[in-house]
Amino acid sequence: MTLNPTVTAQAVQPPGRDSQAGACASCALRERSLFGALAPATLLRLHAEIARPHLKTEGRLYARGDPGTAAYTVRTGIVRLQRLTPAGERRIVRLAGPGDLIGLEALLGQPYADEAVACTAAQLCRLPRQAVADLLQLDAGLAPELMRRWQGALDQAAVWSTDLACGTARQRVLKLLETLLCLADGCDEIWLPRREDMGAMLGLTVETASRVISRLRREGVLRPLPQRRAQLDALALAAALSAP
Amino acid sequence: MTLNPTVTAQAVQPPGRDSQAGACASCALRERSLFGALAPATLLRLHAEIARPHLKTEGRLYARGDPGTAAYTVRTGIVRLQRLTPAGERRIVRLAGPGDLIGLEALLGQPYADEAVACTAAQLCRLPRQAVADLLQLDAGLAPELMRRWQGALDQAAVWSTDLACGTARQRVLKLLETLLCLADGCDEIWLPRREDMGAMLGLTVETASRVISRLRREGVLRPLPQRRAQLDALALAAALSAP
DNA sequence: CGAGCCGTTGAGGGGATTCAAGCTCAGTGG
DNA sequence: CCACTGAGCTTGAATCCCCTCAACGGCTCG
Repeated sequence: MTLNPTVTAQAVQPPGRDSQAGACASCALRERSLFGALAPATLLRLHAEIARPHLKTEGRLYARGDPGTAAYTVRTGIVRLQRLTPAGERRIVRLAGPGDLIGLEALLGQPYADEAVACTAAQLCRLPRQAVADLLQLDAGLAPELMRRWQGALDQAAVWSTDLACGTARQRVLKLLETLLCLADGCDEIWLPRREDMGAMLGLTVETASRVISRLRREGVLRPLPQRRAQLDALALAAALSAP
Repeated sequence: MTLNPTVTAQAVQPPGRDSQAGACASCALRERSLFGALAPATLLRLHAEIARPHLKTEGRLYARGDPGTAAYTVRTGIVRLQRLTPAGERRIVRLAGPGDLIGLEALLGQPYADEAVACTAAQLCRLPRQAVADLLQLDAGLAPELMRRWQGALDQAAVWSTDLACGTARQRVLKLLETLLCLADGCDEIWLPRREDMGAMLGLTVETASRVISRLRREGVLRPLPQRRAQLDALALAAALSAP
């Protein structure tokens, strides 16, 4: 089974106008970003090397096994990391939202461990391996920050397996909605995955995911909107989560 | 629910005779260990600071939330990392065997994210946060090696969730046995977890784990031995894994 | 010897899967 | 314009796997 076969080529674009316009120093994400702690001078130097590719919905950033040339910071949108189970089924291992760093293994010269695909339209920062290696020499503060990112991903993986892989289908879907609400900063409108994607995240079948979502819709927890979006009733969600 | 409530105090022992006798340079694990790439001189310096605590079966190394004072290398035995699900159930997130590094978050000054408990008797190397920090200044080769460890743990977490969290109870148990066979280097004798631990690893109940193991015993895949050990028929295991 | 833990096995019920059919909706081309 | 198509979502019915509840035996240990 091949996944998103032909999108890779157009996915990564050369740095455009906007990458010149806004420096990393003024990036809205700077506080949450990898380089938030760097000195302004090094930031400027870095900025020249950073491309800011865009991804369309379902566009693939890289495939598992691709030579790892760069890590990426997600600036906007949601990117999923997925791989195949031994049985040949797709399994989504992680969701990355704004501020998250993906493809860290590339910084070690390793091939990508997962396939990265955009769930929504997404804007990224591309951090070439060599540029990061150079920065590591210049600024001693970067290495610990990088390690913190690794630890964060590790911790998120543990939470994923304790929260989203346990309990009934209803509980898992509710937990997922909670997660998606965190990824959609601000309002109560979230990205609502395709049922098949929900299944791949939660270890459920398409039909089960559909049944649960339909029931939540009837209960008023959820209101599907066009374009794979949905409006969440945060209170009803919390109530459903606390109820057995 | 409290887990292994009172074992912590005796778990970590001061460096004993054997920590003086064998230097890190002659450690059997050196190739696989964190410091394998270090220069002999730095190794000597490091060695003075490293304690080598022992853990008895079911002895706790640290609890979730404890201030992270040191990371640990597992020299012998198997250590499990577990945490509680939101529903209050225990979930085993990872197994660490010889050569594995656990408690990495301590190196960042963070509290431990999981509870670490010995599945079998275990020997460890204790790597104090400060000692590692000092070494990071001295040897530039250590930082990437450390990052590789983080990446390895992350990758293992992904494999765990794709391999051990999918499929029928039988398939999951078989995958677990395969994993345990890798952790028991050499012979065909493995550590066979308590049924409740199997459940906590695979997301199954005690009874289901027991039923599956009993059937595998009747089929000749497995032969339980005293002291929570078992003899595996590697061929039969492989056959059972490849069969649907 | 009783208490407690662990493993095993059985019976019953429930939740998820499987198989199947029908639905909406967007895109296509006659 | 509209049938045609295919992808995705929904729903139903039957099945199956796992969970729950329960009972029992082996074993260690106080």
